[in-house]
Amino acid sequence: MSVMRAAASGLADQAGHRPSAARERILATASRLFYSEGIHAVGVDRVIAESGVAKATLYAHFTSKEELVAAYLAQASDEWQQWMRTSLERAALPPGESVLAVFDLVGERFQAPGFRGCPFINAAAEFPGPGRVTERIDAHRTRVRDLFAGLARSAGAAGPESLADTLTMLYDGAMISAQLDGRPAAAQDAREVARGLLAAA
Amino acid sequence: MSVMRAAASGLADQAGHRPSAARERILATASRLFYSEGIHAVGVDRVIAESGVAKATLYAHFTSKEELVAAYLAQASDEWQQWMRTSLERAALPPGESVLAVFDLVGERFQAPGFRGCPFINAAAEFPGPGRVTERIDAHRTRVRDLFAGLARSAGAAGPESLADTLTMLYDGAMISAQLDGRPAAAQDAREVARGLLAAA
DNA sequence: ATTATGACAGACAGGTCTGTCTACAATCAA
DNA sequence: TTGATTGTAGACAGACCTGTCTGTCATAAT
Repeated sequence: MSVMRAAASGLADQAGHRPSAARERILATASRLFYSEGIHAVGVDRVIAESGVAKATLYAHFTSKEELVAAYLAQASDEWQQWMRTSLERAALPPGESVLAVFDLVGERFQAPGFRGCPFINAAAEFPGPGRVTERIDAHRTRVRDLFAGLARSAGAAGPESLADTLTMLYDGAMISAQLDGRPAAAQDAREVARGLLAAA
Repeated sequence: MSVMRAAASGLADQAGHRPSAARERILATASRLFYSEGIHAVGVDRVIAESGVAKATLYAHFTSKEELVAAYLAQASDEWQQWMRTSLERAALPPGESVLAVFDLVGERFQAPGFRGCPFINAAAEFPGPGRVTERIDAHRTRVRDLFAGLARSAGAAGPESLADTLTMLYDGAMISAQLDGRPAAAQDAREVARGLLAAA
């Protein structure tokens, strides 16, 4: 059975889906559209059309639109974590500097064309209730906070847990300012405030 | 003509609409639904039904749904400004304390039942492009920033303009944390950071 | 008394939404 | 060859979307 082969050879992704060109095209198209135009504003017909896939194929891979949205967020979170970790590792900075480097890294993204804020904050605005989407948002929030907590701990800061909350808050605030005010420099502002907090801790 | 009378007697609102029970019911219902469930998730039929109004009446007062959304945001911004100003005036604090009081005030809102973040941040997530909605968002952002800039200037802080940007960023970050992490204490965290910034300036 | 206004109820059009279904083609393994 | 898998194409259902329209009624100014 090919599923077993795929799993045995490590080709399945973490959710157990084996790689499929159609699935990846759907997810890539959905990610682009959901992020740039909003989720409720984009119908599945649009995703179908722009990914060149049959409707039945989409519903074979994702049981509902909400599931597709959850997959979009899961992928975005994975990519964020991958990018953050490898970037920080490659820089090989002392722990205190790594905290600040996070703000430099997101600052670059603020200037990228098509930047429209945080996918998770945006999704939260559209999906109030509990559900798959909210689960993915919560999971990502935990990842961000854990990243800061780990870096703060490595830096030997006093009260790394509470500091992580504050750093996450700065991170969010910078994102909002970059998105709503078109002010990518918010990343540097946040970085400066973070520097002060680290020095005090 | 009654419109002239209404205008002459000062009964017209700032957009030139004269007070109308139906209009107010529509706007109140739309505000409640848009804020709590998201904008694209609520159709005009729903607003009609729950405000007990005829569809023709809604479209007599608002040319389109987008216009209704813009009116919702305009009203939310007006109420925010009114509430902020009167609260700060009533407290009659020294300027430096007033800046911090802003965070105390929003902190109270974070705990209010039904709190679901900032209406403007949420709306921005759903309305990417330029348009009436984005205009109202920008206008409100300016109000928030101007409030901080004015208070910072009164407090005699160095670089009140740049400080206003940073304070707005903290304000946004606290709102996001309260909404997404269910952490109303973010207001106090932001307040503490703001206190440090003011002391340094 | 007449006219104007505002609001009511609700049908209607034309489109889009999500999700299901049937039928057919291509690939590949047994 | 045969059968399983995966994908494509597109019709279809039923609900909901925004926005328009007709017609009725109550109120109130002229």
